[in-house]
Amino acid sequence: MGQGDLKSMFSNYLEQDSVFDNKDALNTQWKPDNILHRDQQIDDLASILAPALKGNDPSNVFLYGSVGTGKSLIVKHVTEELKTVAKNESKDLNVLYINCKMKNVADTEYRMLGKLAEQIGEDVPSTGLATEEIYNRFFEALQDMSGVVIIALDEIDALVKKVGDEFLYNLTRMNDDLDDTKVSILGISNDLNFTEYMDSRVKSSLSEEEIIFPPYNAIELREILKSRTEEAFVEDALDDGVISKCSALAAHEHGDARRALDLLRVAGELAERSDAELVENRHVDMAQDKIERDRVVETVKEQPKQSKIVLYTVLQVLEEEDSEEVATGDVYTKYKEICSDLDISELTQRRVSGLISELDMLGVINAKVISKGRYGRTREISVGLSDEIRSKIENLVEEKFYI
DNA sequence: AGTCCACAGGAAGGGCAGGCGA
DNA sequence: TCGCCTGCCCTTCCTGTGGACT
Repeated sequence: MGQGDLKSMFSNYLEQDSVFDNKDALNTQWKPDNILHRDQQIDDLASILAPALKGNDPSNVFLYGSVGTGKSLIVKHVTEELKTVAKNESKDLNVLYINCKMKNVADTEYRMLGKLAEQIGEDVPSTGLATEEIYNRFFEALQDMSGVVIIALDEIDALVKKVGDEFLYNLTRMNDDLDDTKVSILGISNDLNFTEYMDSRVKSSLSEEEIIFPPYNAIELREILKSRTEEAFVEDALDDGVISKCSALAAHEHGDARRALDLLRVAGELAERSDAELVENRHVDMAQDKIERDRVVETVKEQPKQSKIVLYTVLQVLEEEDSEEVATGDVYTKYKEICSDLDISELTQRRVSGLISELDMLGVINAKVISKGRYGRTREISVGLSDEIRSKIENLVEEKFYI
């Protein structure tokens, strides 16, 4: 592209009529004025937390619901309102919010406690101290405060599955040792059966109250999208049926409102990029593809090098044998070959098996444990990715390792 | 009914990088 | 500087198992 072209591209971009009015309204972080179809949950949570305004510690609460059912949104909404009222009444009220799934931020006990301590003004080094020490510092910082502290732990199921539930026990016990501060825990979980993983002591003290967030159905999703659309798009930017299509697709994915909003946003972006004046159904289809593609490619990019090589090996074996699925053993044989070709140190079968299982959990490949009787038990590994994604992944790995 | 394959996957722990506090 | 910490990736050793085969 010549430099003149670049200039005209930019000015074209500026002159171009956008289908968007305020794109932020389609962002999951964006807080609408009116939250639809969650009145019950808002009321429940508000009445559970209300005692905080009188300086009493609210019951611990547990919020359940799959992704995109509005849990985080409502926690933020209710606690913000609560803080505003508390401030007007000059009551001491603090809310700490942590997402336990954020990689390298709060995905271990140490990091989570560190993040919590940081939110109440205690500086904690990112590593180096004993977990016990971080706990003490956090405790002392709490001790120095007064009033009620609500600790919201988002995606708490992920952390408990990883490090166990001991830290929750410690957190729930803190109230016994604190003088002026009252702590209340608000757990948010994507996994409805999550309590089964927990010790019964923790279970009973933590889920004094429970609020369930059912998935949105297609009709509810449509209304949610409609109200956001009014804010996000210019008038008449959407073709008939676009909203219904997004809602239907997302309703299929466990009533995930986040997915619905993403679909609509990406469809809008694609329409805009192709100079279309109208967002049409075909843009939604394209958006669906693009979201999946981006997710997989991004996930793969983040993987450590050995994991990438294993994935690459799986793709190679499938291609060579021209079959739909492979067994772990075949992958491992080929893997060793590739490693020696590339002069990369090879891992044990145990580890490769573990990496395959991780890739499965990330949704990059499908691995099903099957028994072939006399011929042993193994995983049947298949890849349900389009050719486009496959070649993208292959390029990614080949570039990196000069294959 | 028993055997045995080809792994799955749990448990424990090693080695290293990055970092702290004294 | 030293001793100690966590987190990550990995190995070693191990027990478990569905079902075709004998």
